[in-house]
Amino acid sequence: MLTFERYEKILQLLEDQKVTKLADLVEATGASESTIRRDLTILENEQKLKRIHGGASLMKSKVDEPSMMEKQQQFTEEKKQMGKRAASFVQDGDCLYIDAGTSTQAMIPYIQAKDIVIVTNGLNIIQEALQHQFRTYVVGGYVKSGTHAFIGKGAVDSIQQFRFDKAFIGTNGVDINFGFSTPDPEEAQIKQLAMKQSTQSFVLADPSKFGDATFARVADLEEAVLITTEGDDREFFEKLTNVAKVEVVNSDDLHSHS
Amino acid sequence: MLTFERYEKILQLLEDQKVTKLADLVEATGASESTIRRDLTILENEQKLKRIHGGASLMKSKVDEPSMMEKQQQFTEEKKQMGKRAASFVQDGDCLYIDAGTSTQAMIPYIQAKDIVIVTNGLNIIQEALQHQFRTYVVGGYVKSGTHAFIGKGAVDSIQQFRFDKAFIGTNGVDINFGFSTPDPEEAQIKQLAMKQSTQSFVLADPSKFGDATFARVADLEEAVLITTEGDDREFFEKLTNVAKVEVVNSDDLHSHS
DNA sequence: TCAAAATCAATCAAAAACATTCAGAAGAAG
DNA sequence: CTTCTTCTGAATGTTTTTGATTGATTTTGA
Repeated sequence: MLTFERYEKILQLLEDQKVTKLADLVEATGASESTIRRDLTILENEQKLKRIHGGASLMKSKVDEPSMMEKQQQFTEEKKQMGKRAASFVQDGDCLYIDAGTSTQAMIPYIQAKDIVIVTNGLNIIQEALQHQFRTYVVGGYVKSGTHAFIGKGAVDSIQQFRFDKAFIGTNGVDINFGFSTPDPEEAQIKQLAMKQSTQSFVLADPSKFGDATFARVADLEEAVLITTEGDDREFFEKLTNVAKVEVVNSDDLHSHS
Repeated sequence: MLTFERYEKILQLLEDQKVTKLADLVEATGASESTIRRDLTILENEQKLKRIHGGASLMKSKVDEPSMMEKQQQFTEEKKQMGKRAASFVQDGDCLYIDAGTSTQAMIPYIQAKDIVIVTNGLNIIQEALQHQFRTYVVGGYVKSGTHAFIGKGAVDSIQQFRFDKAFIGTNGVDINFGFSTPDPEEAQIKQLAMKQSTQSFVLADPSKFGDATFARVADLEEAVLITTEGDDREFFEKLTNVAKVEVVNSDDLHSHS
């Protein structure tokens, strides 16, 4: 039986039963226990199923949310990998601030840690967090059209009520001198404050943002860990790694499956 | 039997019976007493149930709260008409509080007034308001799974920063003596506060809510204008109109389609 | 109020499930 | 045909889950 056929069979059995024991899968496919385990790990990484002790279950999102959200926005592979890396920093019991935006949204499905709390100012983050059944708090404020971020006095007041272990921030510009920046000063203010309230900060930015200095500065490069991918401009990237703490999603990760 | 399946079974038994003895769960699952105890502590941590001496009971809030998804379907004609009526009270320049829930959501497409501001604690309301390009503010707070309403201290703090011209509130129970009520005390608190901060209040409730007194009281019948449809129970309806200010969507409206 | 009965939390050893490693098999590339 | 890579299954030691036992706590009923 081909590897790919096995994947199909596993997923099909799951569709039918919602939960499946490892032993059942071994019997159904004729493969060994080790192989099935490997398959499950891979399929879980691709968000096709959720592993549970003793077997696997359908993704929660598929159980109670019929695929609407799913195709609403497909993340690029790049974003997924950045998200996965970001999620790997989350530990059990953490209180997280997750900034509005799609980059940050992409990390949520990959968060494995238990007992975490998410605070956010993003409509999309709320939805994603709900789908994955995280304990979620939202800051108040004006709902900005376009980005659907909550900003303004209400947001500021809310964030000041919290302290975070880790803040995950999106950005529009990464410049060696000007640091992280974003076009809207109001949004910049929120990001700044969230980082200030957080013990540790992470900025997610793909290489298309490199070298851009947009209107409102958010923070210096030293103030956060930058999660990104390598990109084309090796020269800029060199300079970057000298100044900022950079977490690179390397090409191996990028080209592995899916 | 898999751990996950056991959880499902426990929750399902609870759905059926509202309270369950430990011994029953042991028998139903075939697991040991210790294991069931452990399961219960875990499920309680996840807010799925409440432990009681000798067993477990449903969370109060879940007692009769239909999940968001079930309600989410297309608006009924009834709801649309109630929404249209509610919207007719909105005037140019109003500051509105619009409560979480589908009844209130249904009014948004019908709002004609210009320069209005919407404040809400409902995820669905934000989305609908954005679609119709209204100036929207959101209160902070804990995101309640199920209804997707924002509640708790954050929400209270936020609402206290505002004054509204009109508040539109949803409810689960309309009882002659007990007034308006809803199953979750935390949600009731928010509704109460919003009404207090508002010059005028409207409650939207279809006749299926008539005669129900759920766990937490929101307000007396006199404190708001009730927007509803006639329904079957003429007798109850008579009594209602004696006590409350009622706006009835009459049958003509109902049958003249949107 | 008190003591017996029931229920509970905490602990521990056995069992089940797990990740990891390694050597061999199957395929692909040269 | 050989070499290299990828995939597989068995063996290893580790982690998680489980059920029994203990003593503490709560409820019951007199």
